[in-house]
Amino acid sequence: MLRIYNTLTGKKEPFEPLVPKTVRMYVCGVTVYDYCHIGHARSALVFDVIRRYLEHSGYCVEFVKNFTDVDDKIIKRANEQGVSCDQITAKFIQAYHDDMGKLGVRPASIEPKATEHMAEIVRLTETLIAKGLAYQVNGDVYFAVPQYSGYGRLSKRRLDDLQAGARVDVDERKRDPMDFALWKSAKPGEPAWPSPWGQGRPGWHIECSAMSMKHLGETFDIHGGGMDLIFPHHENEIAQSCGATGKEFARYWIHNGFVQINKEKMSKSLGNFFTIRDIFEKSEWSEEVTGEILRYFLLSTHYHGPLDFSDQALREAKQALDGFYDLFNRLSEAGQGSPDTDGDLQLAIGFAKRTFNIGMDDDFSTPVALAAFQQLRGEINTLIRKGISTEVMKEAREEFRSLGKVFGLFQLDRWQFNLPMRKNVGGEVGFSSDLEVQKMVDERTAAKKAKDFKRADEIRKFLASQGIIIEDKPDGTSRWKR
RNA sequence: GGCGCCGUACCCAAGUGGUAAGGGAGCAGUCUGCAAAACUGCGAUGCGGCGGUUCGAACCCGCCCGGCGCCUCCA
Repeated sequence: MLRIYNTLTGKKEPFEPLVPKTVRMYVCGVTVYDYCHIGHARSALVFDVIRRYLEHSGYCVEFVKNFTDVDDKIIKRANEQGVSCDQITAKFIQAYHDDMGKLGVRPASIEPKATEHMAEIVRLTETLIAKGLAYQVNGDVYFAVPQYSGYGRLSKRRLDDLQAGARVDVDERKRDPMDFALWKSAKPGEPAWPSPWGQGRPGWHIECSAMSMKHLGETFDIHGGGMDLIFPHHENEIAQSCGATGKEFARYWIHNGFVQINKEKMSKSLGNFFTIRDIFEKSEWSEEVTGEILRYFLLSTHYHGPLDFSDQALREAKQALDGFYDLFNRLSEAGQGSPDTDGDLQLAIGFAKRTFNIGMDDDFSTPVALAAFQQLRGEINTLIRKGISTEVMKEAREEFRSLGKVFGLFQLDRWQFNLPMRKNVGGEVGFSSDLEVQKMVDERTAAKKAKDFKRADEIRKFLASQGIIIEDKPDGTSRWKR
């Protein structure tokens, strides 16, 4: 039974979708005015894995993730660069898809844009005005927070507290300092759409209410995003949506923790961020391998907690993956088993599968699931020394592939992970032909057999300088990897 | 000031009432011509601190301390 920590209640709760076997989830995407950093990657990956696990558990998942493509920051960026907002958003939507593709994050079922939902946004705003929850001042429309009784339910804030601590300059047009814009009248040169209140554009929060309700219905199962969205964004979404429909909005609210640098939040304003493409560019590993390293790193901590980004953390993730792919390498070789050891391996696989599911059912505990993989790795290594049959070894490799699919891990073939892992420095092809390597490895095997250890060590040293590591097998032959 | 998240071994990190998972590093072994990989053994009488509830608490309650964050755009 899946249990999810729900920000709304502050508790872990059993998950029961509104419609059996179907999950409808909405996740706040990004504002497309710049490249994504590793913090965006975490959020995207976390919800991608949640979606995959729900599917793995037999649910049909309708997954909506939006692009905010009308916003102050976009306008500012467009003005700075002397281009249109459309050019900015098109560029960064493309960049988003590129980056997420490298990370192995699947596109959502629907990826709606705010600019394509103006009719819904206007209609929702009209409804709120009709219900007395919003008011018009000149060409602007504001949500009247004091008129909505449930305000603060998600972020656990009381209106009084908020006003006391408010450090925003108050807009005189607002009736209450907490009121927020549903519709902003257009200033000259800004993108604008027609509305009953004149030319203008939507406020930030209304688009998510409009788009989620359009694509998933007035009440749906899961709404997610980063923890910084709890207030005010999600609080405002609830006010708008529940205010308009009088119904429950999202039932389970999931929020992921931040990626930090030296215990500080990674953010644009602090300037301590690494973009996804920076990391891929700087990586000494191939794109596939770098993507997998990032996934392993990002999933090594529970989604709710903070996660410190560092070179060391990345190195540790790489090292962990090496352990798995080294095992897969061994599993691809021929083996000899006995009913005992083959049976033990089957048991170990079954145990790992159960642990994986127990972990993931407990609020998507990816670290527990990863630990299950690690434990299985150790058990298989032990059994390989005792001897297991080729068939069961293949089966074990397939189990890793199949369970790993939920995390997007362990999908690479031997040649992808173990061979072209290091990028060629300076465009030099270097010593990269498998045949050449194998020839030298064979020569070394012969030298070893002839007890010419000097020559054998020379060859190994040379190959090592080319980034190739040799592992001698008990039978006198050797396997190698890059 | 209000609210939230986090605080577990040298490092990373699970566990949320029944007596501290997992990984890395380190040390000592096995294997090896030497390596590499792999395997075996060793590590918190204690889970930020102090009280309380309980037969029993890292886990529940209260207070406190520390780190981070939200209350202005932010995954």
